[in-house]
Amino acid sequence: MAAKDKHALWPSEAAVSDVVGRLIEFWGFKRNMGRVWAILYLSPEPMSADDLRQALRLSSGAVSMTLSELARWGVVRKVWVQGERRDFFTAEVQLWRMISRVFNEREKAEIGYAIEAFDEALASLEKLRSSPDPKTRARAELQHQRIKQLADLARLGRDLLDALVSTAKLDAEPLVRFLLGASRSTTPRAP
Amino acid sequence: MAAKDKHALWPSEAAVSDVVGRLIEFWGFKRNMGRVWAILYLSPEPMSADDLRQALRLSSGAVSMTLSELARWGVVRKVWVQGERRDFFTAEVQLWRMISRVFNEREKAEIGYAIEAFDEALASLEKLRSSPDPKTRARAELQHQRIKQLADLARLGRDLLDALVSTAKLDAEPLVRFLLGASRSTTPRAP
DNA sequence: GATAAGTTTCAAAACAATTTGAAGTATGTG
DNA sequence: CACATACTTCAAATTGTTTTGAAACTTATC
Repeated sequence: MAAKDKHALWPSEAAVSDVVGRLIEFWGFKRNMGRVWAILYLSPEPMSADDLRQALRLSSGAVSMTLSELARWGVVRKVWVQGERRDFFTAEVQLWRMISRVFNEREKAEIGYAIEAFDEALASLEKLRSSPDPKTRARAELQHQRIKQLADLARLGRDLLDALVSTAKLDAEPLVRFLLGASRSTTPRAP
Repeated sequence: MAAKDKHALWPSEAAVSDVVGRLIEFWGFKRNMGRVWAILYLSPEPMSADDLRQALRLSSGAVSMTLSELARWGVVRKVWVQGERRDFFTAEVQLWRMISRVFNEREKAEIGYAIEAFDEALASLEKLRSSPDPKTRARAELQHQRIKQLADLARLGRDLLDALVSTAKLDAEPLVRFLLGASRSTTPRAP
């Protein structure tokens, strides 16, 4: 007979879960992941699957799947609540930790795969660079040069992610702010 | 009677267009945009819509739509070819220019919208922060604090994008490399 | 170990995005 | 101007993704 807290969402909760949902979807995750995370993030106490189901009007299946996906990303945690039988959940509140985890697992994998592919493409061009046919040779030369650009860019991206991630373990904000300061002296900007 | 160049794609072309397609899709665009751009990027001469249709086995409609979308993003350009009736296309080859354009138009819009929404949510909490009910007050306080975090993060992201974009007009690589150098001295990394 | 509360799974349904191809439009050519 | 070529549009079809809800499963409790 616990308080069957109908508690309609506050405007702030509705708005934030909506916006985070969109942002996260834009980012390549499912919208519900963002919505669920946001609700947990704004909740003073841990919430049960059923609380979430009511708050967001999702099916129980959807809640279950969303929560386990969020758990796999380490952005939501199961917590033990005193004398309660069902599971309760809380959101990771260290924003940078979350972000760096995603960067590290998802973006880096994607980039890594691309780098490999570019390198293989470069290798496959090697033979053609000394083709007898001058047309072929020229084409191979151009492609080599361009693919190299792509590969270099990909590596640059990887290094940037690495730098963020390795800092963000605690909190990257100071680093980023510092970088921005540094960049300003390199390239002046409008106010 | 122009050379009806059947020209099957080279392995390098196939591989790169595939990988760029995936990357771009991951990034939130349509896969074909990446594939088409990549083919153009690797082509020594401008290509016609029909060349692309053959190279990638797309329908004429798909090619047309993809090209116009790419053109809207400014990453593909129509070029005038001497004595040819149909349109020819080339890829933007300045990678940083492309990227900064996308950052500037797409990511910044998205972030801007989120920032607005967070700020509105904060405003809507103001009344509740002085509610007579202590429970309500505490909840409002917590949410205020958390949403502030989100808003700050969003602003940080926006500033970072700004810095990149305003530099990248020419070529951001030096800036990024510089930043990486700077970060290394702030936070030592494994080799 | 029977029951009940809670959770997970998964096939089917709903929904969303992309692609096709044929009809329509525009433009240059004889 | 009539024709042919190139390009665009768009409704329908295809393909892909997300959500549902009911059945299967787990686990705590009596």
